[in-house]
Amino acid sequence: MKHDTTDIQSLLSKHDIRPTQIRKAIAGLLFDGSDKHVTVDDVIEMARGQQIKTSVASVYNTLNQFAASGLLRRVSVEQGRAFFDTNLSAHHHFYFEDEERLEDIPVDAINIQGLPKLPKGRRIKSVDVTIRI
Amino acid sequence: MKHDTTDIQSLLSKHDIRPTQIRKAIAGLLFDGSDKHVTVDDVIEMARGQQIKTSVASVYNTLNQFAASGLLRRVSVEQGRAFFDTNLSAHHHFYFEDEERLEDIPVDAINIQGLPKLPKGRRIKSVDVTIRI
DNA sequence: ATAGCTGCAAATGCTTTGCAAGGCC
DNA sequence: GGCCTTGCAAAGCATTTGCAGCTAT
Repeated sequence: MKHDTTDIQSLLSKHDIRPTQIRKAIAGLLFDGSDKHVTVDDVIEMARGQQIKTSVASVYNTLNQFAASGLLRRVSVEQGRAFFDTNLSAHHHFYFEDEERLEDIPVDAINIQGLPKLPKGRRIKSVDVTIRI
Repeated sequence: MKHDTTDIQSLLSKHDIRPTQIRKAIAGLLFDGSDKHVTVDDVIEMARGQQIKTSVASVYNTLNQFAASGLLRRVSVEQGRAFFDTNLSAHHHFYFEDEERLEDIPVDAINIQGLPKLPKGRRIKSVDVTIRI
């Protein structure tokens, strides 16, 4: 599914994010219907390619807020740079170490059974499976 | 099992690591028989507590080499700092987000079935399951 | 109007590197 | 002796922060 300008606007509003120029522009780059795993540098490059003028700090601000609002998922596979995943449904990842690249694994491709019992008073925030290849 | 001084020395030799003072000292801190998840700062603090005089750079050098030689496993659960795991056998992790702390999950506590087929010409380097709580 | 956002530059935090002095075989 | 290691300080990255000016409602 592809988002048009109206969709982007309402997507942000729905998540209580003020639809400013930069946010709409970055959301437009990211939520085009295809699943992506982007770094901050990727977004800066994508923005440049589309003549979107912005700054490093604003890209960080925007991606961090999108992640905090549940519009993006932050993925930590290596120390150093962070990846942001536009696929919000449950799934897992291949990590291509030599290419420093992520690829989705459908959630039903792996069958996980019998999660261990949690420490007292804890609840699961996420279950991340990363297959390094 | 607890390593004595002789064990430490032969552990390093066995992995083709020259048993220098610093390396023996850090290995002694880490390989005492109990599984640990340490950051560089943890090791620096542990060393200070044992009157081991060293430097930040040497701790990095040492931990990096131990990891490269298969004496430690590097774990990436958050961008920024790296964790080094002394437990080399297959297992998974709880990550306590508020405490920034790892805890082992025995490998047989989780049953993973039906790994997806790999991209051509790839082999699995590791399967990491992290349960964030 | 005013609370919030943007972007620049400076600051931070973790990690690596350059290099002179010292240790290991 | 010669190569490797150590440790200091400086450099390197990714990310965050301070703040003055601008935007959205």
